[in-house]
Amino acid sequence: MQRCRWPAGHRQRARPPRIERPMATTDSPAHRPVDPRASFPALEEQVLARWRERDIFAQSIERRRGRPRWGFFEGPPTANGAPGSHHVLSRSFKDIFTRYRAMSGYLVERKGGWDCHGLPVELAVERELGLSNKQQIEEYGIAEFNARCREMVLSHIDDWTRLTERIGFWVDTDNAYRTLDASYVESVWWALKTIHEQGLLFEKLKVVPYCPRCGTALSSHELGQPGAYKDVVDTSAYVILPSERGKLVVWTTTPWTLVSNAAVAVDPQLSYVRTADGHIVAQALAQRVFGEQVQIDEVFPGSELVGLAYEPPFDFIPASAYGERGHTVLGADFVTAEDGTGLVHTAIAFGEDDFRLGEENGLAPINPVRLDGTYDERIGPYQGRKVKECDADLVEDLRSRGKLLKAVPYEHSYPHCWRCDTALLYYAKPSWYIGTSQIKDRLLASNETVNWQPPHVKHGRFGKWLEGNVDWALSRERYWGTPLPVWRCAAGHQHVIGSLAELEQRAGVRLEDPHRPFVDDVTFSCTVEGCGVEMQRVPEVIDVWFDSGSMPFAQYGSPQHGTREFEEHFPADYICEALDQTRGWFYSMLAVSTLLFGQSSYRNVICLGLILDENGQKMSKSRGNVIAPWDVIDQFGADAFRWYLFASKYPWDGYRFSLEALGEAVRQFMLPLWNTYSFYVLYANANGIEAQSLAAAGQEIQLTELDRWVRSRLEATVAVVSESLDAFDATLPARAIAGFVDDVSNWYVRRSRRRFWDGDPAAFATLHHVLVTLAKLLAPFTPFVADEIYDNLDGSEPSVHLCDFPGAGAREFPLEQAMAVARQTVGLGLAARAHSKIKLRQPLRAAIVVATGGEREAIEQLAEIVRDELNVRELRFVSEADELAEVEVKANYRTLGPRLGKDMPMAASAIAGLDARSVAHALREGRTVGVNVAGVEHELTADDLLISMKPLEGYLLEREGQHAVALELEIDDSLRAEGWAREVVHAVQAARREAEFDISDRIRLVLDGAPQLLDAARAHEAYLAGETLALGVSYEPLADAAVTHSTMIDELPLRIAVTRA
RNA sequence: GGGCGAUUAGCUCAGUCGGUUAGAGCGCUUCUCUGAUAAGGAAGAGGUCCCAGGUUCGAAUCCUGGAUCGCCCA
Repeated sequence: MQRCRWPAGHRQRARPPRIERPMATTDSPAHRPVDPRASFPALEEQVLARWRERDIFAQSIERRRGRPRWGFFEGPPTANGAPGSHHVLSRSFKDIFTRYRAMSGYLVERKGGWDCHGLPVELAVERELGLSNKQQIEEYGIAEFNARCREMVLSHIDDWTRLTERIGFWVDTDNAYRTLDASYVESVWWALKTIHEQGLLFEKLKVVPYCPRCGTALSSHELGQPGAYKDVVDTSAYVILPSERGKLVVWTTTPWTLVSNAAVAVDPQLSYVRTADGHIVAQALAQRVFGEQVQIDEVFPGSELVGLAYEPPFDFIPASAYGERGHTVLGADFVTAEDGTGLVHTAIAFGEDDFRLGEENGLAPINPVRLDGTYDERIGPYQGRKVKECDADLVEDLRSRGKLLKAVPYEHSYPHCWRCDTALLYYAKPSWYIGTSQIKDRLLASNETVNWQPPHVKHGRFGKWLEGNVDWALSRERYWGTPLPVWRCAAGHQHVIGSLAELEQRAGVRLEDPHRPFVDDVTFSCTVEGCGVEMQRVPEVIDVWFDSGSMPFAQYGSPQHGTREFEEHFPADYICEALDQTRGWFYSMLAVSTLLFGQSSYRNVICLGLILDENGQKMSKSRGNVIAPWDVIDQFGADAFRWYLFASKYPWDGYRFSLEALGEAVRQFMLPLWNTYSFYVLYANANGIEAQSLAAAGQEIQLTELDRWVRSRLEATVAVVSESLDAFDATLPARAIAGFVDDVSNWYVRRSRRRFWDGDPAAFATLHHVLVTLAKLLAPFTPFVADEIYDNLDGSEPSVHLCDFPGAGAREFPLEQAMAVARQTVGLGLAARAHSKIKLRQPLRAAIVVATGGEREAIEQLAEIVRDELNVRELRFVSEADELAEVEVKANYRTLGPRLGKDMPMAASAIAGLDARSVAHALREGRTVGVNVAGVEHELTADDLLISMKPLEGYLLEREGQHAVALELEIDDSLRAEGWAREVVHAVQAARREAEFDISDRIRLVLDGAPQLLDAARAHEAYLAGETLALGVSYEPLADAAVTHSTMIDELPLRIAVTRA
């Protein structure tokens, strides 16, 4: 086959990539032609079609049947909104490790899942229906409302599955679990019954953050939602409470709770004072409250105040209602002198500390606030008003009665309902709890078994959260959720139902849909012997986090169904979500499994950071800085998106995300990779090289050092990639691959071009092997382009994703080392050339390399490459370097520092004062060097000293560390002629380009101009003709009209005429 | 107020066990090379390694305190 040569700029253009396999006839090329300017998004769509057609994902699982499992659990997204770029982040990281493990020989089933319940869904439906409170929902009808919720939550599943497929996240969405399914709910019931049987499910009165608009308490997880805490300005009041001992001054930031003031808390250990005008506050705060001029009458410990009765701020509720100690001073451990007055207003129903103090002192938790957030009839004039809106009036009321010392605006961060933005009330009400605080030690023990990425989360954020564990507030007084399966009779007996079958057995009703309102209608007679009163379900549904935390068993409906599947898949080897799940899913997964099975449900977890915009701002609709995933995918493709996420940085600290950053990922990595691949295909096709013939030729091929080098580098890359992915690190291997692709593209291929033109089988076999192995390495990272390359170059499996992940083979360390030295030498030589201002096209007689020992051998071994890169005829070596450079000797701090300690600076200067040349000489002969430091003689070996070179004045030499390259700049006639010949070739190629000849056109060439140039051309005519595809070259005067191209070379004119032969 | 993390070139990020002159990519300037490339190579400019103490012969790295940013909690 004719060798394929053409001048620059005449590449074959834009043939769209075809996905259909060509028929394997002898006439058709071995590989589909590759468009060097392929559109990645379009290519990916074609690869996706191929995956669908060949059912690759299913095959990738089926082929591993019988192999050890590697388990992955999908944290279910709530599909009631469109997925964003941060979901691409988590789904890319979920995918890469599962794909890798599947290729590594494990059975990696990946069941998808959807989180369906919860307040966000209800709120979206409320908005849609124009409802704004629970009463309206109940009037509308719970059955219809929940039916709307069911539609709403399923409405975006298509968006999700489409994006999931498009970004190459292989997860089984066809058999995804849904938390709304009856079998799922039933599993959750089983879990709750089991927890109940352990005595850890109970109802208790507790102060909870309560949303009066939604009519429900919020869990601590919900308080952790973004935007829950907001800085607000409230009125803080210093209130005077007269007593026999003086006027107690209490401070509160929630004046609306003063109506049910029950007691005042003090620290018995703390010092308090009475001022000249009879106010009592903590000593440490007196000046802050009253100013620096305050006069103190008396100082006494807080314990003296304990038991003191005082006049309450309001008399709506009498002291007796609270009990014996109502409206008295109590000692407490939570009082500080940090802010306020050191006397703490206590309203039992409206604060956690208050409530606990009330319990300790036998005070009744009187709560005059209704569930809708308004005062009840006990608070006469304020009855029916929303409590927070009464702050100002209450303060005025106090002022008018002389009970207000002062009121000042107070800015603090206050929790709000994460969905409806209403300020929450801390409010005592009965709720259902799981007693997780009782199993704290077991939670901590479970956490010890988990490998966290990044590691600091384990004992940092997550570990600390577990140590401060409080009981899980489970119940929600809402509609669209897993119903709490607790039935109760009028006598107060309780029964927890653990399955639909049990319910059917008790009540004789088979529920198809276990949701409200249907489940509310099911009653049965009390299970307690001798009671027999009708039992009714309590009205609450449960926290959605319990749903998702139950997924390890509930996704299979275990234990009612699918128990075997559950046991096979539990626990997961790997889960991955964003950092905001520490107190969400990461916790619920750990807590539910520890409660039920005494262990964590996951062994390894990656905790991802947030995606910020390019300015480090959080992406949000209101800021208008959201980058939608489809914009990225349509412009750059999913591979580029994934590559950016894996390679640009470690994922846990978050991303500064922009389209420009994506473009860089494409330019830096995707294009060089693609170009290398398209280069291979172009020349393999042109030379009729096929994979089969390469394989057949296998043993006979004579590999060059460059071939062996790139293969060794490949093995090094394979090793790094598999070790890192085993350790849940995607970033390091991505960077290793990028470095390798750069080596292949910009060193191996560049250095080997001639061999590819000439059809050298060793070069083709090597690049083929490199590209196919690279495709396998890249399969978990960029699954589309990897599969395209594999399919076109190898294709012995239907997809690269069905291949085994490459295992690391033998490396040639000395050769890698030698090449590194040679490349460094080339770099130095090119720098010297740049300084010399002599163009690279001009050959020089020699480069003089300063190197000794192994380095010299390395460069000699690869001298051909170095000579060619530097365009010099000869490489000469100087080991002494004396005529080129001055040697310098320096102390090696790393070896000497530990030995010499504080004498190190003296030693360093003593060493610098040695005669460098003789030291270098001695070390070369293997002798040691003595040096006297502070009167002590030290013997220094070659390891203790660093020899480097300093260029002498007047030499053109580049150096780095221990070697250097100098150029012989004198250009004789022969060199000059060769340089000119190369310039002429360059000019003729330009002429061909201007004449718009086809790349393979043969030409006749006429040259005219300076005799020196023409002589040079004649002297190198065979070279000139070969390079430019000239069948004949003549030298004659050219008329202006005949000239194709004219130029000046070293200020000498050259005129060129080219015609098709 | 507490916890966790971050802070290195104009930008995005590396920086191993504490060790000589702190690196890469992008961007900028200049030069160069281009029979795959949107590329490659060389040079230049660009640094208070957030600040202040401390430990050490030696600190971007370890310790203490502080600042700023982010997240989480209260």
